[in-house]
Amino acid sequence: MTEVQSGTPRRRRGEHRPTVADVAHKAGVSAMTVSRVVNGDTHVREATRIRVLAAVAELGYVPNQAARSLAGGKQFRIALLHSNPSAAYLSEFMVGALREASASGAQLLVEHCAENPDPAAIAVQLADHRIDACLLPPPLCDDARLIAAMLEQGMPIAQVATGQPHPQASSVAIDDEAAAHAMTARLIAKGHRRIGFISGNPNQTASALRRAGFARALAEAGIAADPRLIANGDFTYRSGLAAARKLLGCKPRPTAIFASNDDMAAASVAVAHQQGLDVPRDISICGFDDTAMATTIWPELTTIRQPITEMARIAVKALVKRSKPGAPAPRPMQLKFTLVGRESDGAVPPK
Amino acid sequence: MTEVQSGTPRRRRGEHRPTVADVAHKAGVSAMTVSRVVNGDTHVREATRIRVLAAVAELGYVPNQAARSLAGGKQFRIALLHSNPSAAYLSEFMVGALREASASGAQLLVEHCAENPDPAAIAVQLADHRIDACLLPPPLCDDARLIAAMLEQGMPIAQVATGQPHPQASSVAIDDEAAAHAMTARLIAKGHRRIGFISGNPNQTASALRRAGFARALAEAGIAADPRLIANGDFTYRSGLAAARKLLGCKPRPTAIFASNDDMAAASVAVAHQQGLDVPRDISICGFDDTAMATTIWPELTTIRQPITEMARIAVKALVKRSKPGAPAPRPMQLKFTLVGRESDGAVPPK
DNA sequence: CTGAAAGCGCTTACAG
DNA sequence: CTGAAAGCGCTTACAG
Repeated sequence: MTEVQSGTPRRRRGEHRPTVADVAHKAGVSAMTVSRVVNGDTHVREATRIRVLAAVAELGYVPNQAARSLAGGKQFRIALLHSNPSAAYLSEFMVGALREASASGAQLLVEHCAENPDPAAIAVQLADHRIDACLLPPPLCDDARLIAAMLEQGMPIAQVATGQPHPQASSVAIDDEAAAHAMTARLIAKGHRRIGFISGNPNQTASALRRAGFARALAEAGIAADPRLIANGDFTYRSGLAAARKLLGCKPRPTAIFASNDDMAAASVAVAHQQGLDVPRDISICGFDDTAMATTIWPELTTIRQPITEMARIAVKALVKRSKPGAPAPRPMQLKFTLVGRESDGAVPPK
Repeated sequence: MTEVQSGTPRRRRGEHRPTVADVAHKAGVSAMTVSRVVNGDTHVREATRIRVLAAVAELGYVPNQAARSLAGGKQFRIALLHSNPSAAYLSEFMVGALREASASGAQLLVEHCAENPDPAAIAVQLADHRIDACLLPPPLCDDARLIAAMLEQGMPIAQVATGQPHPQASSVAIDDEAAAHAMTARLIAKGHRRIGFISGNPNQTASALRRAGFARALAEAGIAADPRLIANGDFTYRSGLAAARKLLGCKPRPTAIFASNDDMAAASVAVAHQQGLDVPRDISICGFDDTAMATTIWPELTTIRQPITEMARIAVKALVKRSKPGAPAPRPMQLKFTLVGRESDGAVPPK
């Protein structure tokens, strides 16, 4: 047995793990009181709380989740419904969702579904799996038919990263408009005037918001909008390739491209390279999302980072909270984004 | 309430869910017998089993996992330890791990750790979180020091995708050597003789296996190994960029490049494009892993697919099984890979 | 602010 | 092959 340093007592696996009873005994209180302290109940005398906490630490007590949810009669099952698995996004999302689920004793089920799911089929699937609430990352967060059907059935849902929160759903998002505005303003501050924009999938509500932020920054800087500098994409790399080709074909050429996500920005970098352009010396290129793609390619992309893990965590928390009596009505929540400046953008090139 | 079609009875959330007692009553047996049937115990008369199963179906009974693990006294906690989060890999991995964990009533904890973790620190972390077993995806699956330390402590572990299974660990992998051999043979069959190879991170045991498979295929075809056609990479896109430049600088130029993973293959495509080469007309490029990168870029990559989700599922299953009395000794398991032919490779170009 | 009792839904010995 | 009883570790009313 390797000797390790820690304040927590070591014990071989298989040995008896401390229970509330052990803690109660050591602290000289009842099991109930231990439970109260552990669950953050406020109606406990401070001295008692301290004694219990000390016993918990000394014994290395960790609550048994199974007993907890059995006694609580909860056994809350949350489905993470996803289609179109942007694997990188999903992975960050799952880490956050799982963390909160395990902290609050809920069970997380990951269910894949069609890109354009049949609401009735989903309803069956959820009922068969005894799902109590649903987590909807993009693009499902924007599927109005699906959401209406679930809500009508009384299924609590949380939309993550939608631009259009449903009043009866919990939702967590960033301010996509403000983020796009910030990125565009950064480019303008670096001297760019001819900035190409690649829009995202029109079916996702965030797409319009990003475009609106771009347009507002331009307007605020007194730069006339040039429709030829807007290219339609759909968030795929392939659509980014076509859009970038269109943009780079304009005369005079734009000095910067702001793509609505990283995949399309990466495609723009590829097209620029094919045309013998150096990034960022000859042209600046920025993305959105800060997915793995942003740091995989070279140069690494300046982009907008959403706190995906945290957003998922909060969404799960909201769902769990709503399952308890006296829960407040669902409401939209907004988290801060970060503009991550890396190597793909720079000053406007001299004439 | 939307009307849905299904054999399972619908009920509003919050309503009483059927328990073993309900099933037992309906089937005219004891709760014990229901438990036996549900858990696949063989010592049950066939007629009884059928009756119980019918009751289960009719009531839409689903066992309560919390009660199950509480009664079973298990409450098995498995840590998925990961560093260097190749997000795409991790996401597929988590889906599989989570699926099996929830099916077998184990709890899955996702713990991030340093790229080159201090075994003692990890031991503390695991003990603090009351971890019963550990899941090690790459590159941690190849960290000999970490593995030795955990094993010494008596921690059951499962290595996924290692080229060098530890005799005391469970392990699940594909045959990396055979996969690389298959890919190389495919290229040879298409007429290629000058095939460049980009190796992976030398710290991962799979790297050497992939290279060995490449070499064997060459030897079997009677093609002399040319050391100038081997470039060292480390699995990053950036290293792929440098390796591809080196390879494409050879005279005569290789007609194909086989990179040890998709990121490096994607980098090779980028370099080829920069040099005005068409893929696959002028040069064939293949990857390994079938990550999101493979289908994101254009042309889509011909690559090797590992059943990552299934590998993770099996690894969890092995760990859970080993936690039960009378479990067999851990052993290495091997799953089938698939060669996925897409658009990045073709016939050797005419002279 | 604190506690004694009951019970959550299952499985594990122990019988027969 | 089948069942009655006890108990897993917690929390929830209900008291005081």
